Amino acid sequence: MAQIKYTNQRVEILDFLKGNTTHPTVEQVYEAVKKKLSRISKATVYQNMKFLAEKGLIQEVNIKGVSRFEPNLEPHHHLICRKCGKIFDFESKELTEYSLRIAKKLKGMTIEASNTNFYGLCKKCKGGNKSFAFEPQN
Amino acid sequence: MAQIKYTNQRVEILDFLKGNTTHPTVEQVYEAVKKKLSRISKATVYQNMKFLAEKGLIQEVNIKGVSRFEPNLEPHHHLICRKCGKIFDFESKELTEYSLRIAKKLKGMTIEASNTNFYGLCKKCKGGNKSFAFEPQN
DNA sequence: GTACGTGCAAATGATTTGCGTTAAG
DNA sequence: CTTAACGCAAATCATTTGCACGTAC
Repeated sequence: MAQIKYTNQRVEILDFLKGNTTHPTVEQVYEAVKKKLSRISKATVYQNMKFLAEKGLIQEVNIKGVSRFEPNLEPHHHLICRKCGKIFDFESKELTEYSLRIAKKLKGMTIEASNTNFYGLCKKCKGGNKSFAFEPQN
Repeated sequence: MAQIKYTNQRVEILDFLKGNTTHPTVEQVYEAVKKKLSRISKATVYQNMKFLAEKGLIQEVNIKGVSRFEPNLEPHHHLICRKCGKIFDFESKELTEYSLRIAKKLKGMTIEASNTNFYGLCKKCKGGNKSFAFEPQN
């Protein structure tokens, strides 16, 4: 059960995602993996991202209607600009542990992971007020 | 500034969303509002959902590539099935307050809201093991 | 009165699907 | 071997856009 067939395509996708913190889209994963497996199809990448996310090997984050993925390694949190949709990682073991402690109290649930999203306006979208906003990158 | 023009369309959309905890899609909002304003266009609903979310009057949650919306009232958290994408609300003032306290420590950011997503498998997707999963609804 | 919002239809972009072929276990 | 995965092209679905007309302030 829970068998996973490690095809070349899946191995390369996981390899590319490993340690990657840029939240790549399917398009970006496709472009990267194509360098190793030139004949890979974009549909295969789509199918595998979905498959791997369902298996819990990677995490899906949806930003402004586009799926992005990250390896399911160290738990972390996101700062998301509600206007431009830029996303920034930040770590807080404190918060992660606190959340999981709360999750344990929830009856009848299988919780595998948690993450907290913080919403606001990034520096660029906020406009003038420099001292209170976070900065979008890339 | 930050003027919001309260057109009939926007009023009806906000009215439908008020107190609604079902995380409706644009399609669902459109169907509901059409009962009041039969001539409303789906494009108008799309435009307004985007507009209202940017203004911070509603919150967008993206699940499995589809945008869903909820009124931006009481802060709460989500339980999301990584397989079927079903989403369940749950409240924890404790967690919300804790998160916001952490957010205050972050320099140079304007944080307006936060929410924590818990990921796992719901009862249906987990299959046999009844005692450990949460139940999808709707 | 004027800028902004609306409705419609067409365009776009992301994601999925059908199907004959290929490869993992 | 046999079933699941692949590659490709076509299909689908969510969301956006251009434009002429209407309306909130």
